Amino acid sequence: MPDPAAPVSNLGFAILGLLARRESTGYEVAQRMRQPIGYFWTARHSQIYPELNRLDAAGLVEHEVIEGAGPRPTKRYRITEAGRTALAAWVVGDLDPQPVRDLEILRLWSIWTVEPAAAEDLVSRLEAAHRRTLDRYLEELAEISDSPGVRDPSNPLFASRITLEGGIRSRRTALEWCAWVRAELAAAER
Amino acid sequence: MPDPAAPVSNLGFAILGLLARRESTGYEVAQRMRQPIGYFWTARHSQIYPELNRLDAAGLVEHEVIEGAGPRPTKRYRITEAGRTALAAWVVGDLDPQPVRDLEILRLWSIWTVEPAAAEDLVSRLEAAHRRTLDRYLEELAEISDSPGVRDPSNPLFASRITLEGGIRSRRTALEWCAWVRAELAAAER
DNA sequence: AAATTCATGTAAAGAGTTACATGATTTC
DNA sequence: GAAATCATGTAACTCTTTACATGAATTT
Repeated sequence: MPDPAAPVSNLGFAILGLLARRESTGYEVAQRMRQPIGYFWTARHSQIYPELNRLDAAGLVEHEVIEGAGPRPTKRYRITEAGRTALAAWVVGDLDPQPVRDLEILRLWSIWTVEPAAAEDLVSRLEAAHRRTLDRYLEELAEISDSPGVRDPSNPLFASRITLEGGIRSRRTALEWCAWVRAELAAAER
Repeated sequence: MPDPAAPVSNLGFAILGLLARRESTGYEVAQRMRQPIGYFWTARHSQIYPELNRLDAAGLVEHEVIEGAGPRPTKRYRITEAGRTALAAWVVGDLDPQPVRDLEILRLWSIWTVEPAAAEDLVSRLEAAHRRTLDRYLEELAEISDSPGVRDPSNPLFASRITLEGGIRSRRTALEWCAWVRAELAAAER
């Protein structure tokens, strides 16, 4: 008995977005929650399996049992028409500004409590991590940018491209900012 | 009986960072968790009061009861030497790359499911919200940028300045990216 | 034969939000 | 006199992570 009145969580819409692109087993959803959707949303399998059951109960996804490994039956999930409708409505719905929750900046906000040399070292380490992430984004973008459809707004690859571009721009900005902070720290040393 | 072995949460370090700058009542900590620390970390009073009690039990803060309004005694909290040491150690400690959790980008990842016109409208709304946030950051930076100490890495205002600068750069990048996305959507319409 | 991957679940605990609760002081 | 602010707490719920649990199929 589907319950269309039950509210869908952000995680639910993340999963609907995945299944709208391609049907998957719960296990595959968990894998796909790393690349590329993991660049802006993550979830573990322990959160995904119950959420799939809720989406199923709400009639937003459906499943068929297929043969596969494991002690329990393997299920392949597919988004329903109701699921597509709910996803599209959520995408264009109201969204109030999200509070930022950034552990790196929280640390740097207390950087005045440590020696400038230790501070510079910290910023260098953050910088290196941002550079690695940027490289991954660039590779991912290169992989899709020649595919047909990347410039068609109704193609999922279009959305993959613009979100990756956003990640690339924000990491480049973070790198520039890190270099600037190091320079500010160094300027004060003399 | 302080328990220095108890691990301190991220919220705990956020509060220690606040109290390292200036002693405060729990109520004031809750107020200060909006501006400017609220730009990268937030918490409600219902989370702050219990955390202050934990920090107190761990010996990282201490309090004195003062006269004030309200049915319960008003407490003024101050960071201890142990608290300062713990904060500084946390600032320069290991930090693995933080997973991004961005609801806006999650939405845009499914933007291919809606009409381009609706997509453009969504991006315009996000853009306007980023612009408002940018303006707040710029005001906040202007307020502190003439203060003595903003260029001294051991002064809390130095940390306020570099974190605000980071917020400004990231919002400017977000605005440019929004304009770029709108152009990409418009280019496909013709 | 051992290790890894496929595959799905539950339990417990921590983090965070919303709602409930109380009452004094200050401002309009 | 009413409303807002000061001030501290608890309860219930949601979201997220970590850990426990099982076992077949595939790879080394």
